[in-house]
Amino acid sequence: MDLPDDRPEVISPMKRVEAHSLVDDIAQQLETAIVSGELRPGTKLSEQGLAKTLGVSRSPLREAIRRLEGRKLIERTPNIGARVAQLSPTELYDLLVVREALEGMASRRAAENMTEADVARLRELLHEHALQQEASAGAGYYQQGRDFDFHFLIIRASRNDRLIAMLCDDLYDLLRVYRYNSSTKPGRAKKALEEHEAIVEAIASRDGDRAEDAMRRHLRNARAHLERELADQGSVARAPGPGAL
Amino acid sequence: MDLPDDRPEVISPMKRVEAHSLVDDIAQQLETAIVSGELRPGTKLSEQGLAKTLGVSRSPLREAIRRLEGRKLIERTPNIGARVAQLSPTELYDLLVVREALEGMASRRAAENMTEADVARLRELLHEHALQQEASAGAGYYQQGRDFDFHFLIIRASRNDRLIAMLCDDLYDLLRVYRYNSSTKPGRAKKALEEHEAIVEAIASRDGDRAEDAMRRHLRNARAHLERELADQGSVARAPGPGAL
DNA sequence: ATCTTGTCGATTGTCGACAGTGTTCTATCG
DNA sequence: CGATAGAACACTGTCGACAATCGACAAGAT
Repeated sequence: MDLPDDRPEVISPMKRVEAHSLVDDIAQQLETAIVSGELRPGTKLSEQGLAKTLGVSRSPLREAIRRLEGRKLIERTPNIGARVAQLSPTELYDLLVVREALEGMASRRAAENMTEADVARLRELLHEHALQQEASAGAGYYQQGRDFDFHFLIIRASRNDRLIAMLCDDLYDLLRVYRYNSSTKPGRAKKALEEHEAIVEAIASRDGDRAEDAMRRHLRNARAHLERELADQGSVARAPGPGAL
Repeated sequence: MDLPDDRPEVISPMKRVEAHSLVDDIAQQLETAIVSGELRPGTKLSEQGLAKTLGVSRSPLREAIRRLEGRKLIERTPNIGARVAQLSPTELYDLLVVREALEGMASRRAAENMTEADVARLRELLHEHALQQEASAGAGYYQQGRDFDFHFLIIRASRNDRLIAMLCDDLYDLLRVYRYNSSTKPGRAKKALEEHEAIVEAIASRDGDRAEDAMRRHLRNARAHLERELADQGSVARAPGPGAL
């Protein structure tokens, strides 16, 4: 029995070419088109039109739409068509409540699991944010991508794949569709930065309870901020009333 | 196999039957087949076979599979086929962590929003559980459906549609696939009942903090119980299960 | 005897076409 | 002139067929 030691003629380290199905490609394209804003919420997705645009047949396109439908990124009404998911203010609020729950838990797990190197990276990010905010002082509108980086780093540190997928893949996609940002106004941005600091501190000291609490406080504040903005815009009041169920 | 007589123009008054598309039906059938155990985790879903069994063509079947794929109930590998989602012990644990976060939040919102009538119904359920447990004293294996009723009632009372959908439609489906029950052993059942009582009490007194805490404690205990069971079983040894199918 | 390689069968991926349904435009009637 | 009924159109829903790919088995070479 000779030792296998089989790396015989593999010169290049095995490019794992991941059997990309056409449906995967289409779904990916649709997803990026939606979250990038190219396809706005409520846009009707014509099968024929899209198929022609993407240069594919309707069958794989329909399957891609079905998958995104399962992820709640696309809504479909029989015999009418598919539309990009559109959230009412109430639905957005509900989604942010879910986010508070999930990301609070992620923050807790991150405090327990995050490597020192990642903690350092987190501090670095925080520092960059602070600098950026000083620079763009009043007009501060601090970059959406940066904020996402901060939250994503924490979420991934939770080491919980399901949690990561639900937040990074599904929930944040929906928030991106709405150009939602926790700190779009200068006053809020400053406060948000302080809250971020509190979160990092809690994580650095490996205090799960405090980390969850800080994150949830942060997200609650952001939500309240949004509510005020929506109220200012005089949009529809929540008013679900004790009717249902 | 011809379809059932398509009695063409029955003057049925306004069949506002939500335009059931064939894909919806198939997806529903697949879902129930999976959660009922008829299709065990890891089972390969042959398109031809299933299409012939259900009496439909492959196209709508494939679309239904895609939707369930988006919901993580089915996993698919290109050119190989679709399989019923299979959770490793780690993935099950991760899922239960997510459940703790979401259902804790649901419990909090329930404490804030639940009607008095529903609180009464909750107490009633609790009472039924207690009776049933006394009856089947030692052998207690208290019924999965009942336990679900309890949790579902609380979740729905959260008045958060997104939260409700995530828990009732998606997460609990996955747990059902694994015949997961928070209290499968007598000793645990008794303690679970006490924990349920604590939850109800917190909700009844409209204390959101305590309601969330009690629910999360309950779910953590259940999770720890499962961990011990898995550890006892050592290897995977997936017991034949309750003779499903 | 074992490993490689070519072929076969089966299954999945994709496509074009037809049928059913919703929408819209128009023509006619009140 | 406005409203309504009808028809034409466009779109989605479903199907069967063809192409591409994977797994298995068998034959040959080392």
